[in-house]
Amino acid sequence: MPDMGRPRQFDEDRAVEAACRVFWTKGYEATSTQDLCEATGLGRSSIYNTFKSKNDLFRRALSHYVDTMTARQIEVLGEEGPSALERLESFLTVILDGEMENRRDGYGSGCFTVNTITSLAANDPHIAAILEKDLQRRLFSLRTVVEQGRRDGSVTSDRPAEGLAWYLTSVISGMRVAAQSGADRPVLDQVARTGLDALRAGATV
Amino acid sequence: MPDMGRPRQFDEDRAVEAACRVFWTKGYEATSTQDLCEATGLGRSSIYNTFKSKNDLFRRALSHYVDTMTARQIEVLGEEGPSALERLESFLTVILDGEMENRRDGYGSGCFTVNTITSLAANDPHIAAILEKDLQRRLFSLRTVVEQGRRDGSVTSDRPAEGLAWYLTSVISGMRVAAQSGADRPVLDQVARTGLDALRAGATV
DNA sequence: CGTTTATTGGACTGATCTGTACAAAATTGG
DNA sequence: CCAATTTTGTACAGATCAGTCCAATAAACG
Repeated sequence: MPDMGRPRQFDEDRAVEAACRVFWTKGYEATSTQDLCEATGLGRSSIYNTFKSKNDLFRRALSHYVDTMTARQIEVLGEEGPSALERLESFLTVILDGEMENRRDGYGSGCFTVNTITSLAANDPHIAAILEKDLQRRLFSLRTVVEQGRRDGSVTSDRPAEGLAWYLTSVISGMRVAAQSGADRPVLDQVARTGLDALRAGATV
Repeated sequence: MPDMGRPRQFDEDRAVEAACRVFWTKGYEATSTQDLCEATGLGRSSIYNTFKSKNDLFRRALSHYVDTMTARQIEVLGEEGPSALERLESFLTVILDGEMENRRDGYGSGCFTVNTITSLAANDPHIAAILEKDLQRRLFSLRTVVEQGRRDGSVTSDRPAEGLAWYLTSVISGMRVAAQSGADRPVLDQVARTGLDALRAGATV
């Protein structure tokens, strides 16, 4: 007999999204259960009844973030028509657009993924696992595009595709850190374009 | 009449160093005053007598970190003999050596600077100021080396030196994030070498 | 040696933290 | 309408938080 008892007065996914925003801007430690209640509009009981703990809700929020963000970003890598390098350019543009949009409303909280890597990943295996899975997904997409670029001639660097994929993820993380350090859009565009130069360069060392 | 009253039983600089280690590995929010007492060996009174607050001690610790680390790293950029690009290569090697050494003892806490940028800089102007000053110092050194490389022929990219300096700081931050994501030394070496490829590439976009 | 000045340890404060207990409320199935 | 079942609001619990107070201690100066 399902559908028994008092029904929920809130949408679980919307609660996760609201929690995500708070964790994103304030960080895990600095976010109190009180903050989560206010952001989601739920009472303590509802939060602890729906999610086991603050840590559990954080994992839900982080998973939501990486899934939606990564999907949105790597989507452009699979487009038909442009060369692999052009798709990588679009990819970086999508990321920077998101970064600036995020900066516009509410002042920059940076990238939730990077923030979490640098503050929690070392001490929380569950969280590390979420991030690791997302990283592999991103690396796979990037490695695939690099290999395609090698075939269509837009990527001329002769470094291993795996290394170039790691390089690209590093450049992206680095741009996000630079963005939080105050780098404005023109600077970030320069960084992105310079980053792609390496894919056209011949490796000499 | 100076030198009055009971003398200190500890070295202030050593206390700052010990506090730095704790803040570095645990993060600001997760570090309690109790942790600081245990790490420094001081009592609460001594800490609050010497440093105004937890936040103040953190700023001292962060300043200590950026001063020593940045000095050590940019030192190699001023060496005589090798080309600018070779000095940049040494620079990246120094950074990666530090990263791996840090990983060996105590398990990787990443880079204290990057950790702080991604967790505190947006909400604490004092801390942001410390990081901003260090960033300018690094950017200046890198821009100088890039300009030297342009003259000695080791840097052939025709992108603006300022943009290349930002690019290099971004690559470094990105490598540190990658390191915390589990990238091992060979991968990080690949990223570093690929990063330098961009300085030899001609800009086409 | 006594006064002065500074440090030190430990107890203490009030606030805040995550998580729980429990009864009232709301809905379904019979 | 009456159980059964789930959610919800509120009060509460125990721990921990940053920071303060104060008496004991230890040195320098006269």
